[in-house]
Amino acid sequence: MYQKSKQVHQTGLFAQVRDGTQVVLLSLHFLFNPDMKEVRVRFAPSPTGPLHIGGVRTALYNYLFARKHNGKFLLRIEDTDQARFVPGAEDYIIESLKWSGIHFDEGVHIGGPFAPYRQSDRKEMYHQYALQLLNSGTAYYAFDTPDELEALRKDFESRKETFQYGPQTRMDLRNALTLSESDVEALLESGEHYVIRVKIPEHETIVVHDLIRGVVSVNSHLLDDKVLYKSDGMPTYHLANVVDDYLMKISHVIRGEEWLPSAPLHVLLYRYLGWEADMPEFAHLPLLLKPEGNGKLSKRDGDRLGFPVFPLQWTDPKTGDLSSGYRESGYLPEAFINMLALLGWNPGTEQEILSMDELIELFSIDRVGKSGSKFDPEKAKWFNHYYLSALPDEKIAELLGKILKDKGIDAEKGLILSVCPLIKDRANLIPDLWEQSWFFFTQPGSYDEKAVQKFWKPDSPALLKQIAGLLESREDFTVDALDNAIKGFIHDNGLGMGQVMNTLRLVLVGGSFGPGVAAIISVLGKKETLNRIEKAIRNLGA
RNA sequence: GGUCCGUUCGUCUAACGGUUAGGACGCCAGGUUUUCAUCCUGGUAAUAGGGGUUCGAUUCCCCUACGGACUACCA
Repeated sequence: MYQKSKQVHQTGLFAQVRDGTQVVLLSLHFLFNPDMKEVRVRFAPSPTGPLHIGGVRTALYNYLFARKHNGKFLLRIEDTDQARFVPGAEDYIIESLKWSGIHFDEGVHIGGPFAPYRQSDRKEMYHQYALQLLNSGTAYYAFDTPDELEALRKDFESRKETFQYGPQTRMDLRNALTLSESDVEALLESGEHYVIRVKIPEHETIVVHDLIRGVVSVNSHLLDDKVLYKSDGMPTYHLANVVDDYLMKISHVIRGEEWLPSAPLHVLLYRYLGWEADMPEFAHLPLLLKPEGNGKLSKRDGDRLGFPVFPLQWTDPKTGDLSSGYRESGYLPEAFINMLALLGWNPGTEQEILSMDELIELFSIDRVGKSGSKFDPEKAKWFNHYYLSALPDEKIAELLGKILKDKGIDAEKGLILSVCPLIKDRANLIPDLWEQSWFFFTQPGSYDEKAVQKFWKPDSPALLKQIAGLLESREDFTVDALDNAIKGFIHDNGLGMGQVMNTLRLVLVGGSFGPGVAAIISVLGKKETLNRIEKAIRNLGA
């Protein structure tokens, strides 16, 4: 019955798109549908550590979707697990997204009409909904201790079975379903630890509509009686998530695929709470996978494979371990975002370079792929190279200027600016700017052995003296003029182009690398060039 | 193990029943060049396997294989 198409998802219409005409009609319906809810989406990380790039991508897709539909995007912190709380993680998440250019309309850091946006600050709100479920008989108290359950699991495992707290087992356990009413009351009053579990129906097909995967249905007897309310007085993710999404009027839940298996439970909770009519639409994003081997991308992959998995550098507060970040490694946020956006989504054209504005304009959930993407560090570098070389010289100068400052080098702005056009095509990451230009700011301390062997000949000093004389008498130090002068000299004296240029290059930069010789001389200027020639003759000798 | 989700060049992906299966990264070759890069041109390389449905399947269905996620009083 159900036809997977964007129009169906967005309008709730059941229709089959067969030709262009119908697509247009449906689109018009979409535009003028008065029942269309305001788009409100959220990014809801838990502060258990640094956000990795998969998380950033989830936030990005939410952001793009919100902007595209003139909706709202909010940041909610899901910190219902006190044991896993990591100090600094929340700030890290906020700073990471800010650096990435992903901005919120509401959230824990900026407030908003549905504040508070941190679940630990909303603790009291969840209890009443747990009670509501209790009263309607769709949830029940359970008194089994963690140890008892652990023992049961082990026991089942030894028989090669899996223990599930659910329809098959709950009547054998210590809960409000098996205990008498007075016993339950007594236990509650005695302060006995308890949890509240959802009472999963025995045989019911639960259907989840997913914007990316279509219809996903599962039989409820495979679900278990998940804990909704923990003995520490905190809700679990499942309850808190559903309650908050409802209260915050979330229209679309766009989250990682790891949530797909529990989506039926969430649908059930919306139903039991009487909110099914306002249930958000779901879109479960495919995961980001390791570049090599199998499995989803994890923290350790980055350092093992030599690329960052985090947007920003992170120091573990407990172990002191440092994990590298895209920002500190020298990526531009625009390149980082462009690269991430294309991991699991594409605009349907062959355009690959996309600004945030273009991404917003072009983004659409139904162009999100179904399968996981292996992350490719090489392509990330390529994106950065592209963005770096497209930057105006003034921007490059700012980046290089900062590096110089950090190194304690006090260079004139004019010098920095004249270096930029020579190096920006040669860098992949920001630190490469220095690798490609250091010799403009400091004299080579040594000469590359291979280059010396190849280009330093007995007659080199004499040759260089001649060139020095030539330069000494010149006023015009523009690149073209220098180029003509040197080439003329080579030609007039019947010399080899490579031999002369490379020798010159050797004495100027200390090896076989760098931009054109004339360009180097032009930037260094007469005094410094002559100085380096003299120094080389002195050091390398005859 | 069970459940769910997935499977097009090495990688990211396009092709919504009819294409010489397209693009990008990488790699290789050639060109430009005074070096190293950049850049330009070209090349390499894919529909997991098997059954259906159909005049025709990358595309729809089934099975197998493989991969992934989930299976906590974690999110």
